[in-house]
Amino acid sequence: MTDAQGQSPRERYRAQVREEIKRHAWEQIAAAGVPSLSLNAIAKQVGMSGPALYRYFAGRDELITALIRDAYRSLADTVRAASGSGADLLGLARAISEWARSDPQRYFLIYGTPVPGYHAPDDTTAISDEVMAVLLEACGGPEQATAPQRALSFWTRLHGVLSLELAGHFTGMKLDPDALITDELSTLLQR
Amino acid sequence: MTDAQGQSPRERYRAQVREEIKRHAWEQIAAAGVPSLSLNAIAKQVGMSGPALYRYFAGRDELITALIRDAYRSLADTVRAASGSGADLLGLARAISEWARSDPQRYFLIYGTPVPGYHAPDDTTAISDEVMAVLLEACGGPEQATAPQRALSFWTRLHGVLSLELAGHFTGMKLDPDALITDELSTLLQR
DNA sequence: CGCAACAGTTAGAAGCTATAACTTCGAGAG
DNA sequence: CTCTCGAAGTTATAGCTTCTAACTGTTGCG
Repeated sequence: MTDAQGQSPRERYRAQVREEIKRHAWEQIAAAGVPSLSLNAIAKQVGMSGPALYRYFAGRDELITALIRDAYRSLADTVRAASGSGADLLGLARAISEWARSDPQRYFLIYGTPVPGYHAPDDTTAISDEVMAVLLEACGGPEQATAPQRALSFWTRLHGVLSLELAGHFTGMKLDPDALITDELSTLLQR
Repeated sequence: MTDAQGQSPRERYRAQVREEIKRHAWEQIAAAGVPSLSLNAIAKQVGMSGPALYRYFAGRDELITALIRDAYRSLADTVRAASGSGADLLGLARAISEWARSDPQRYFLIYGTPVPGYHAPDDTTAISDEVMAVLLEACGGPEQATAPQRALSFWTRLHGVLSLELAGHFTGMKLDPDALITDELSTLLQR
């Protein structure tokens, strides 16, 4: 998942424990959302007691920030992989949808309710730009003047459907989310 | 804000205190989001100490549920008022946008990150249906066969732009959100 | 008027984040 | 190979949080 170059045994072990902590954190978030993520519970799960966890993350906020970073990274990799295998805009939409549906809380960690005070680190916004670059490329590349508008529209429309679906606002409406997405993007797809 | 019919003095006082509690709760939410909403802090602000607040709300969850209900009610009133003064779809979009921007956290309390376990009470979903009914009406009324699709598209596209804007995902892109909304809805407006 | 219901109090349990002080262990320098 | 220093873990504790229990005072209705 992370870089595993030449490291001292200590650094190696440290990276492993950090990954294990994040793994359990994701499980908790998927189960009950970010608010109920408990450092104490995680520590117990990895077999250490309480404050030991602070050797690996400075606090709750830093752990969550690391998770946000990983989420962005995962999304960027997914989008890049889809683009790499020759997917068009609809293919990208399907890839993103699948990624979001596989772990809704991970999607909402990026695109959900913002915390008023919080400001994402620069590197995460850089990864976000990476995603936008792929979208721009899929919209006809830089030579097409309307590409930015189309990419932006793609982004907002996909997010509109996806976030409402994942939040459960369509339950009881008996409609096919995938069909809704292709429908919403249909005007973008005919270039 | 709430019904103030013939009530006993006790009920009257009780309703006043409940409203004051909710007022302070909204202030806290607007300032730092739902996660940092503290019953203790609210109790101190209204001048009572701690557990007294449980006379008015069974717990944190019930208070938040009451806030969600009020948020839905406020949105429905806003939409209904706009519709009542002869606003078209674009007018409705502007009214909703203004409502959302006036208190982003209130918007996200309805349309933001869902809590995995939580299920909204039936009456809140009823208010949500009320909003959808107004949207349906504005989309040409029940006689128009495409009205449901158009209303759904209106909803998802507006939410797509609005939620990303309010979450700050457009910062540094120097684009006009209002123009973006009218642009996204342009295909819906020509009927 | 009397009394029951209600509003408020303090005390305390259980949980959380986070810090401080301490012990134990292991890896690299000499 | 040994010594030593730093990293990793521990317990104790402070200060929050939600929420329950038990108790006191007040108020308004029959």
